[in-house]
Amino acid sequence: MEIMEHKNLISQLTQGKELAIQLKTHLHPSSSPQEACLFLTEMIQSSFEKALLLLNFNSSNSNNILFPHQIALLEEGLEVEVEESSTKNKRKISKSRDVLKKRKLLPRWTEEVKVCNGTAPEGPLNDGHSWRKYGQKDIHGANFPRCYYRCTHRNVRGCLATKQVQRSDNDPNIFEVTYRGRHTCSQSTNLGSVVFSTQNQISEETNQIQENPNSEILFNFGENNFNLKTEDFSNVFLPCSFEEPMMDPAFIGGGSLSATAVSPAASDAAWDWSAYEGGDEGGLQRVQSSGESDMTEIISATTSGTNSPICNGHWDFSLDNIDFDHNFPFDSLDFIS
DNA sequence: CGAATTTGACCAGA
DNA sequence: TCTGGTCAAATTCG
Repeated sequence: MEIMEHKNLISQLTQGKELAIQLKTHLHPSSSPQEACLFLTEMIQSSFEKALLLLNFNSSNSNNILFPHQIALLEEGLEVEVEESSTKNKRKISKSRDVLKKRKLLPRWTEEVKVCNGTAPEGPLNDGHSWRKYGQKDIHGANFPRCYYRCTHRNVRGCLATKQVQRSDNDPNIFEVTYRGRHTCSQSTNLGSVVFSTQNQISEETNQIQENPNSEILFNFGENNFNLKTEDFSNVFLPCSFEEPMMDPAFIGGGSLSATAVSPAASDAAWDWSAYEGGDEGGLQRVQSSGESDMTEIISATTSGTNSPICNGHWDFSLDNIDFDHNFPFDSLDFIS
Protein backbone atom coordinates (compact mmCIF):
# COMPACT_ATOMS: atom_id res chain seq x y z
CA MET A 1 0.00 0.00 0.00
CA GLU A 2 1.27 3.40 -0.83
CA ILE A 3 2.47 5.51 2.02
CA MET A 4 0.05 8.33 1.34
CA GLU A 5 -2.98 6.12 1.40
CA HIS A 6 -1.73 4.20 4.34
CA LYS A 7 -1.34 7.45 6.19
CA ASN A 8 -4.81 8.51 5.17
CA LEU A 9 -6.26 5.24 6.28
CA ILE A 10 -4.58 5.38 9.65
CA SER A 11 -5.70 8.95 10.04
CA GLN A 12 -9.30 8.02 9.29
CA LEU A 13 -9.34 5.11 11.67
CA THR A 14 -7.55 7.01 14.39
CA GLN A 15 -9.98 9.83 14.10
CA GLY A 16 -12.88 7.47 14.30
CA LYS A 17 -11.47 6.04 17.44
CA GLU A 18 -10.94 9.44 19.02
CA LEU A 19 -14.40 10.58 18.12
CA ALA A 20 -15.84 7.43 19.60
CA ILE A 21 -14.00 8.19 22.82
CA GLN A 22 -15.41 11.68 22.85
CA LEU A 23 -18.86 10.34 22.19
CA LYS A 24 -18.47 8.06 25.13
CA THR A 25 -17.79 11.00 27.39
CA HIS A 26 -20.80 12.82 26.05
CA LEU A 27 -23.02 9.87 26.70
CA HIS A 28 -22.71 10.53 30.37
CA PRO A 29 -26.20 11.40 31.69
CA SER A 30 -25.20 14.84 32.89
CA SER A 31 -23.24 15.65 29.83
CA SER A 32 -23.95 17.27 26.51
CA PRO A 33 -27.21 17.42 24.61
CA GLN A 34 -28.30 14.76 22.27
CA GLU A 35 -27.42 16.87 19.26
CA ALA A 36 -23.76 16.88 20.16
CA CYS A 37 -23.77 13.11 20.34
CA LEU A 38 -25.50 12.89 17.00
CA PHE A 39 -22.95 15.22 15.52
CA LEU A 40 -20.14 13.05 16.82
CA THR A 41 -21.74 9.91 15.48
CA GLU A 42 -21.95 11.51 12.07
CA MET A 43 -18.31 12.43 12.22
CA ILE A 44 -17.44 8.89 13.21
CA GLN A 45 -19.53 7.51 10.41
CA SER A 46 -17.85 9.81 7.94
CA SER A 47 -14.44 8.76 9.14
CA PHE A 48 -15.10 5.08 8.72
CA GLU A 49 -16.78 5.55 5.39
CA LYS A 50 -13.69 7.28 4.09
CA ALA A 51 -11.47 4.62 5.50
CA LEU A 52 -13.52 2.04 3.67
CA LEU A 53 -13.33 4.11 0.54
CA LEU A 54 -9.58 4.06 0.79
CA LEU A 55 -9.56 0.31 1.26
CA ASN A 56 -11.92 -0.27 -1.63
CA PHE A 57 -9.90 1.95 -3.88
CA ASN A 58 -6.74 0.15 -2.93
CA SER A 59 -8.17 -3.24 -3.60
CA SER A 60 -8.72 -2.39 -7.23
CA ASN A 61 -5.99 0.15 -7.80
CA SER A 62 -3.08 -1.09 -5.86
CA ASN A 63 -0.61 1.25 -7.47
CA ASN A 64 -2.47 4.46 -7.12
CA ILE A 65 -2.29 7.19 -4.58
CA LEU A 66 -5.33 9.14 -3.60
CA PHE A 67 -4.92 12.61 -2.25
CA PRO A 68 -7.53 14.16 -0.01
CA HIS A 69 -9.12 16.28 -2.69
CA GLN A 70 -9.33 13.25 -4.93
CA ILE A 71 -11.08 11.30 -2.21
CA ALA A 72 -13.57 14.09 -1.96
CA LEU A 73 -14.11 14.01 -5.69
CA LEU A 74 -14.68 10.31 -5.63
CA GLU A 75 -17.19 10.77 -2.91
CA GLU A 76 -18.96 13.27 -5.08
CA GLY A 77 -19.01 10.71 -7.82
CA LEU A 78 -16.74 12.78 -9.98
CA GLU A 79 -13.87 11.97 -12.18
CA VAL A 80 -10.39 12.22 -10.76
CA GLU A 81 -7.04 11.93 -12.38
CA VAL A 82 -4.47 9.69 -10.83
CA GLU A 83 -0.87 9.55 -11.74
CA GLU A 84 0.45 6.08 -12.00
CA SER A 85 3.51 5.92 -9.88
CA SER A 86 5.40 3.66 -12.21
CA THR A 87 4.86 5.28 -15.55
CA LYS A 88 4.01 8.87 -14.66
CA ASN A 89 1.34 8.62 -17.23
CA LYS A 90 -1.95 10.13 -16.28
CA ARG A 91 -5.07 8.19 -16.71
CA LYS A 92 -8.56 8.84 -15.56
CA ILE A 93 -10.68 6.89 -13.22
CA SER A 94 -14.27 7.74 -12.57
CA LYS A 95 -17.49 6.50 -11.21
CA SER A 96 -19.15 8.06 -14.18
CA ARG A 97 -17.94 9.41 -17.47
CA ASP A 98 -20.56 12.04 -17.67
CA VAL A 99 -18.86 14.77 -15.73
CA LEU A 100 -21.36 17.38 -16.67
CA LYS A 101 -24.25 15.40 -15.35
CA LYS A 102 -22.35 14.70 -12.19
CA ARG A 103 -21.51 18.33 -11.82
CA LYS A 104 -25.17 19.06 -12.02
CA LEU A 105 -25.75 16.73 -9.13
CA LEU A 106 -23.34 18.51 -6.87
CA PRO A 107 -24.90 19.64 -3.65
CA ARG A 108 -26.47 23.02 -4.08
CA TRP A 109 -27.86 25.48 -1.60
CA THR A 110 -28.68 29.13 -1.43
CA GLU A 111 -28.06 31.89 1.00
CA GLU A 112 -29.54 35.31 1.13
CA VAL A 113 -26.98 37.84 2.15
CA LYS A 114 -28.14 41.18 3.34
CA VAL A 115 -25.78 44.08 3.10
CA CYS A 116 -26.69 46.89 5.42
CA ASN A 117 -23.94 49.42 5.04
CA GLY A 118 -21.80 50.34 2.17
CA THR A 119 -21.77 48.89 -1.23
CA ALA A 120 -21.22 45.38 -2.29
CA PRO A 121 -21.86 45.29 -5.99
CA GLU A 122 -21.12 41.70 -6.78
CA GLY A 123 -20.11 38.77 -4.73
CA PRO A 124 -21.04 40.50 -1.57
CA LEU A 125 -19.40 38.44 1.05
CA ASN A 126 -16.04 37.16 1.91
CA ASP A 127 -17.01 33.66 2.84
CA GLY A 128 -13.49 32.52 3.53
CA HIS A 129 -12.81 31.02 0.15
CA SER A 130 -11.16 32.63 -2.79
CA TRP A 131 -13.33 32.86 -5.86
CA ARG A 132 -12.63 33.80 -9.42
CA LYS A 133 -15.36 35.31 -11.50
CA TYR A 134 -15.82 33.44 -14.75
CA GLY A 135 -19.00 34.85 -16.10
CA GLN A 136 -21.89 37.21 -15.82
CA LYS A 137 -25.28 36.79 -17.33
CA ASP A 138 -28.42 38.82 -17.61
CA ILE A 139 -31.18 36.64 -16.32
CA HIS A 140 -34.53 36.71 -17.97
CA GLY A 141 -36.99 38.56 -15.79
CA ALA A 142 -34.43 39.71 -13.30
CA ASN A 143 -33.38 43.28 -12.81
CA PHE A 144 -29.80 42.48 -12.00
CA PRO A 145 -27.30 40.22 -13.73
CA ARG A 146 -26.12 36.99 -12.20
CA CYS A 147 -22.41 36.58 -11.58
CA TYR A 148 -20.69 33.24 -11.72
CA TYR A 149 -17.70 32.42 -9.56
CA ARG A 150 -15.60 29.33 -9.22
CA CYS A 151 -12.92 28.38 -6.80
CA THR A 152 -9.59 30.01 -7.58
CA HIS A 153 -7.86 26.69 -7.00
CA ARG A 154 -9.98 24.80 -9.45
CA ASN A 155 -7.14 24.08 -11.81
CA VAL A 156 -4.52 23.44 -9.20
CA ARG A 157 -6.51 21.32 -6.83
CA GLY A 158 -9.48 20.29 -8.85
CA CYS A 159 -11.89 22.07 -6.59
CA LEU A 160 -15.24 22.18 -8.32
CA ALA A 161 -16.99 24.52 -5.95
CA THR A 162 -18.85 27.32 -7.67
CA LYS A 163 -21.20 30.00 -6.60
CA GLN A 164 -23.67 32.32 -8.25
CA VAL A 165 -24.42 35.74 -6.91
CA GLN A 166 -27.44 37.71 -7.87
CA ARG A 167 -28.87 40.84 -6.37
CA SER A 168 -32.44 40.46 -5.28
CA ASP A 169 -35.07 42.24 -7.29
CA ASN A 170 -37.11 42.96 -4.24
CA ASP A 171 -34.36 44.31 -2.06
CA PRO A 172 -31.12 45.48 -3.69
CA ASN A 173 -29.43 45.07 -0.35
CA ILE A 174 -29.99 41.37 -0.50
CA PHE A 175 -27.77 39.11 -2.53
CA GLU A 176 -28.87 35.62 -3.32
CA VAL A 177 -25.84 33.38 -3.30
CA THR A 178 -26.14 29.89 -4.65
CA TYR A 179 -23.30 27.57 -3.85
CA ARG A 180 -22.68 24.40 -5.75
CA GLY A 181 -20.27 21.71 -4.76
CA ARG A 182 -18.05 21.46 -1.79
CA HIS A 183 -14.61 22.90 -1.58
CA THR A 184 -11.98 20.25 -1.89
CA CYS A 185 -9.14 22.71 -1.95
CA SER A 186 -8.77 23.29 1.76
CA GLN A 187 -8.16 26.93 1.07
CA SER A 188 -10.51 28.24 3.63
CA THR A 189 -8.66 31.31 4.74
CA ASN A 190 -10.47 31.81 7.92
CA LEU A 191 -11.32 29.96 11.00
CA GLY A 192 -14.72 28.50 11.05
CA SER A 193 -18.05 29.09 9.52
CA VAL A 194 -20.44 31.92 9.39
CA VAL A 195 -23.60 31.89 7.42
CA PHE A 196 -25.12 35.27 7.35
CA SER A 197 -28.58 34.46 6.38
CA THR A 198 -31.14 31.99 5.29
CA GLN A 199 -30.06 28.85 3.65
CA ASN A 200 -32.37 26.88 1.49
CA GLN A 201 -31.60 23.45 0.35
CA ILE A 202 -32.24 22.92 -3.31
CA SER A 203 -33.59 19.55 -4.12
CA GLU A 204 -31.42 17.78 -6.62
CA GLU A 205 -34.35 15.90 -8.03
CA THR A 206 -37.02 18.53 -8.23
CA ASN A 207 -34.71 21.49 -8.42
CA GLN A 208 -37.05 23.25 -6.10
CA ILE A 209 -35.97 25.30 -3.20
CA GLN A 210 -36.96 23.76 0.04
CA GLU A 211 -37.61 26.14 2.84
CA ASN A 212 -35.16 25.59 5.56
CA PRO A 213 -37.07 25.01 8.74
CA ASN A 214 -34.06 25.16 10.91
CA SER A 215 -32.94 27.62 13.40
CA GLU A 216 -30.07 30.01 13.56
CA ILE A 217 -27.04 29.79 15.71
CA LEU A 218 -25.71 32.83 17.38
CA PHE A 219 -22.02 32.55 17.99
CA ASN A 220 -20.72 34.73 20.70
CA PHE A 221 -17.03 35.20 20.29
CA GLY A 222 -16.12 37.50 23.06
CA GLU A 223 -17.58 40.83 22.18
CA ASN A 224 -18.62 39.73 18.75
CA ASN A 225 -21.79 38.00 17.88
CA PHE A 226 -22.12 35.70 14.93
CA ASN A 227 -25.60 34.99 13.93
CA LEU A 228 -25.74 31.69 12.18
CA LYS A 229 -28.61 30.00 10.51
CA THR A 230 -27.92 26.48 9.67
CA GLU A 231 -29.74 23.43 8.69
CA ASP A 232 -27.05 21.16 9.80
CA PHE A 233 -24.31 21.73 12.23
CA SER A 234 -22.12 19.30 10.42
CA ASN A 235 -22.58 21.43 7.36
CA VAL A 236 -21.25 24.41 9.13
CA PHE A 237 -18.13 22.58 10.07
CA LEU A 238 -17.60 21.28 6.65
CA PRO A 239 -14.74 18.93 6.17
CA CYS A 240 -12.72 21.23 4.01
CA SER A 241 -12.86 23.88 6.62
CA PHE A 242 -10.98 21.59 8.89
CA GLU A 243 -8.28 20.58 6.60
CA GLU A 244 -6.07 23.21 7.97
CA PRO A 245 -5.88 23.81 11.67
CA MET A 246 -9.12 25.47 12.27
CA MET A 247 -9.26 26.51 15.82
CA ASP A 248 -6.50 28.86 16.58
CA PRO A 249 -5.54 28.34 20.19
CA ALA A 250 -6.02 32.02 20.78
CA PHE A 251 -9.35 31.69 19.14
CA ILE A 252 -10.44 28.85 21.34
CA GLY A 253 -9.21 30.35 24.48
CA GLY A 254 -10.06 33.91 23.69
CA GLY A 255 -13.73 33.96 24.36
CA SER A 256 -16.68 32.13 25.62
CA LEU A 257 -17.60 30.17 22.61
CA SER A 258 -21.24 29.43 22.78
CA ALA A 259 -23.94 28.79 20.32
CA THR A 260 -27.56 29.19 21.08
CA ALA A 261 -30.55 28.86 18.92
CA VAL A 262 -32.41 32.04 18.37
CA SER A 263 -35.60 32.90 16.68
CA PRO A 264 -35.43 32.76 12.91
CA ALA A 265 -37.19 36.07 12.87
CA ALA A 266 -34.09 37.66 14.25
CA SER A 267 -32.03 36.56 11.34
CA ASP A 268 -30.51 39.46 9.59
CA ALA A 269 -29.87 41.90 12.29
CA ALA A 270 -27.36 40.03 14.32
CA TRP A 271 -24.40 40.32 12.03
CA ASP A 272 -22.78 43.65 12.36
CA TRP A 273 -21.96 44.48 8.77
CA SER A 274 -20.96 47.93 9.80
CA ALA A 275 -17.71 46.46 10.98
CA TYR A 276 -16.83 45.73 7.41
CA GLU A 277 -16.13 47.80 4.42
CA GLY A 278 -16.10 47.12 0.73
CA GLY A 279 -13.35 44.88 -0.45
CA ASP A 280 -12.43 42.47 -3.17
CA GLU A 281 -15.05 41.49 -5.65
CA GLY A 282 -17.29 43.94 -3.94
CA GLY A 283 -16.92 41.88 -0.87
CA LEU A 284 -16.28 42.77 2.66
CA GLN A 285 -12.99 43.14 4.32
CA ARG A 286 -12.44 42.59 7.92
CA VAL A 287 -11.90 45.62 10.03
CA GLN A 288 -10.17 45.13 13.27
CA SER A 289 -12.84 46.53 15.46
CA SER A 290 -11.31 46.18 18.82
CA GLY A 291 -7.65 45.64 18.15
CA GLU A 292 -7.37 43.03 20.82
CA SER A 293 -9.81 40.44 19.78
CA ASP A 294 -9.18 37.81 17.18
CA MET A 295 -12.82 37.01 17.18
CA THR A 296 -13.58 39.34 14.36
CA GLU A 297 -12.26 36.82 11.94
CA ILE A 298 -14.77 35.96 9.35
CA ILE A 299 -15.41 32.32 9.31
CA SER A 300 -16.02 30.72 6.01
CA ALA A 301 -19.53 29.85 5.10
CA THR A 302 -19.65 26.32 4.00
CA THR A 303 -22.43 23.86 3.96
CA SER A 304 -23.08 20.58 2.37
CA GLY A 305 -26.09 19.13 0.77
CA THR A 306 -26.76 16.48 3.30
CA ASN A 307 -29.54 16.43 5.72
CA SER A 308 -28.77 15.52 9.20
CA PRO A 309 -30.96 14.39 12.00
CA ILE A 310 -29.17 16.96 14.04
CA CYS A 311 -30.89 19.71 12.26
CA ASN A 312 -34.39 18.52 12.71
CA GLY A 313 -36.01 20.86 15.09
CA HIS A 314 -34.35 23.55 16.99
CA TRP A 315 -30.75 23.37 17.68
CA ASP A 316 -30.26 24.33 21.21
CA PHE A 317 -26.61 23.76 21.38
CA SER A 318 -24.30 25.17 23.88
CA LEU A 319 -20.64 24.70 23.34
CA ASP A 320 -20.23 24.95 27.03
CA ASN A 321 -21.01 21.32 26.89
CA ILE A 322 -18.27 20.57 24.49
CA ASP A 323 -14.80 21.28 25.54
CA PHE A 324 -13.14 22.37 22.35
CA ASP A 325 -9.83 22.56 24.01
CA HIS A 326 -9.65 19.01 25.07
CA ASN A 327 -12.44 16.88 23.88
CA PHE A 328 -13.05 18.32 20.48
CA PRO A 329 -9.85 18.35 18.54
CA PHE A 330 -10.92 20.32 15.53
CA ASP A 331 -7.36 20.98 14.71
CA SER A 332 -6.85 17.33 14.13
CA LEU A 333 -9.76 16.86 11.83
CA ASP A 334 -7.66 17.24 8.78
CA PHE A 335 -8.51 13.76 7.76
CA ILE A 336 -11.83 14.80 6.40
CA SER A 337 -11.86 15.73 2.78
C1' DC B 1 4.03 40.50 -16.46
C1' DG B 2 1.06 37.43 -14.21
C1' DA B 3 -3.43 37.28 -12.27
C1' DA B 4 -8.12 38.62 -12.31
C1' DT B 5 -12.08 40.34 -14.74
C1' DT B 6 -14.99 41.21 -18.68
C1' DT B 7 -17.78 39.79 -22.28
C1' DG B 8 -19.31 37.59 -26.48
C1' DA B 9 -19.59 32.89 -28.13
C1' DC B 10 -20.76 28.33 -27.48
C1' DC B 11 -23.29 24.42 -25.66
C1' DA B 12 -26.77 21.62 -23.32
C1' DG B 13 -31.23 21.12 -21.54
C1' DA B 14 -36.02 22.34 -21.40
C1' DT C 1 -35.79 28.23 -29.95
C1' DC C 2 -34.88 30.16 -25.61
C1' DT C 3 -32.40 30.32 -21.39
C1' DG C 4 -28.85 29.44 -18.14
C1' DG C 5 -24.16 27.98 -17.42
C1' DT C 6 -19.46 27.78 -18.99
C1' DC C 7 -15.53 28.80 -21.95
C1' DA C 8 -11.92 31.50 -23.53
C1' DA C 9 -9.92 35.52 -25.81
C1' DA C 10 -9.41 40.24 -24.82
C1' DT C 11 -8.83 43.58 -21.51
C1' DT C 12 -7.76 45.51 -17.08
C1' DC C 13 -5.48 45.57 -12.78
C1' DG C 14 -1.85 45.39 -9.28
